[in-house]
Amino acid sequence: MFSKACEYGIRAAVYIALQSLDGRRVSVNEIAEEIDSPMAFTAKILQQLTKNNIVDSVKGPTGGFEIEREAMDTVKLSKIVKAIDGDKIYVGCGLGLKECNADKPCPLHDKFVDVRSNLRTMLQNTSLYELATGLEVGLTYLKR
Amino acid sequence: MFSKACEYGIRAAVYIALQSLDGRRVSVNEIAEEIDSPMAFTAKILQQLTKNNIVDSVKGPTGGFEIEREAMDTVKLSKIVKAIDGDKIYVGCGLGLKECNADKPCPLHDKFVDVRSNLRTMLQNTSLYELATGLEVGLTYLKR
DNA sequence: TTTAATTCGGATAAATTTATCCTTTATTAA
DNA sequence: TTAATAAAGGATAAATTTATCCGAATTAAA
Repeated sequence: MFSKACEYGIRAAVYIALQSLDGRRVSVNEIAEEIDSPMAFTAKILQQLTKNNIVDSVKGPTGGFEIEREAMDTVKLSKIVKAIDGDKIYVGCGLGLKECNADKPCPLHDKFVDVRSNLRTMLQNTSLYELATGLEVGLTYLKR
Repeated sequence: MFSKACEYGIRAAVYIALQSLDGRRVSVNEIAEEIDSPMAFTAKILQQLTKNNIVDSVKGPTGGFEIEREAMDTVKLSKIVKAIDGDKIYVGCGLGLKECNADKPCPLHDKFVDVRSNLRTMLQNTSLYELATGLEVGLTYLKR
């Protein structure tokens, strides 16, 4: 469904949000450890998230990643997925056809549109805050 | 969503079904041309479909691929997807966690279960016959 | 002002997926 | 029985994704 990079990206963002709720800024090192992801690769993905203004980064000692409380509400999963995997999950044809649309639909088009709009709606309506607070309260888990 | 291999596999199966409705057996060559896919790669995928009893193959002159009328009903998309991509699309965690389940859910678990069961239901309820007849009647298209 | 901690950015490597090529096997028809 | 046709199977190559490494830039604190 999502690429590995995107999975790590979402997990990282959620973890950063969780820690930011406590006013803690976190390093790549800590993030990778806590979300159980490869460190250097995670660093690359965090660069993308930073460039896309999904998280904030600060260099130097005491530096690291954080997310402002407000951004936790405005940043939806859709933004993260788009930043990392692009929009193919929203736009493309389920069977990989270039010229598939309502006018000239592939055999799966209509059924696929349903499933995908379901997914899109879910991603567009799910904020980082929502995910982070689930973790905070102990309802959900991130590691392994 | 699906791998390229799986996209080609579905398209190939639908095309074979369509031609089998006319009593025509088709070669890899024709299939690849008609569904606009790389020939040799498509041949590999057809081997998988054959091994999984999704299509029938016949060697030698006048040989090729075909699907029995009955199989067009019993073969659902889910079977093709499972044969090529495995069951990760049904089973795995959206965030790639190994130990994610209802007991110890990842932050996205519940929302993801919804989307995915939607997809699973769709794949389990969609037969090759349904897809092939859409094409036959000119409601849908397969190429490009 | 130096040192150390941290992100950033480029280069490269490993793994996986996608794709091609070629030989073998089966089978039909001449 | 032979020649031709088509799938099967193995080896390999190309492309993409995943992952690592290392030096540069930034910055806080000693």
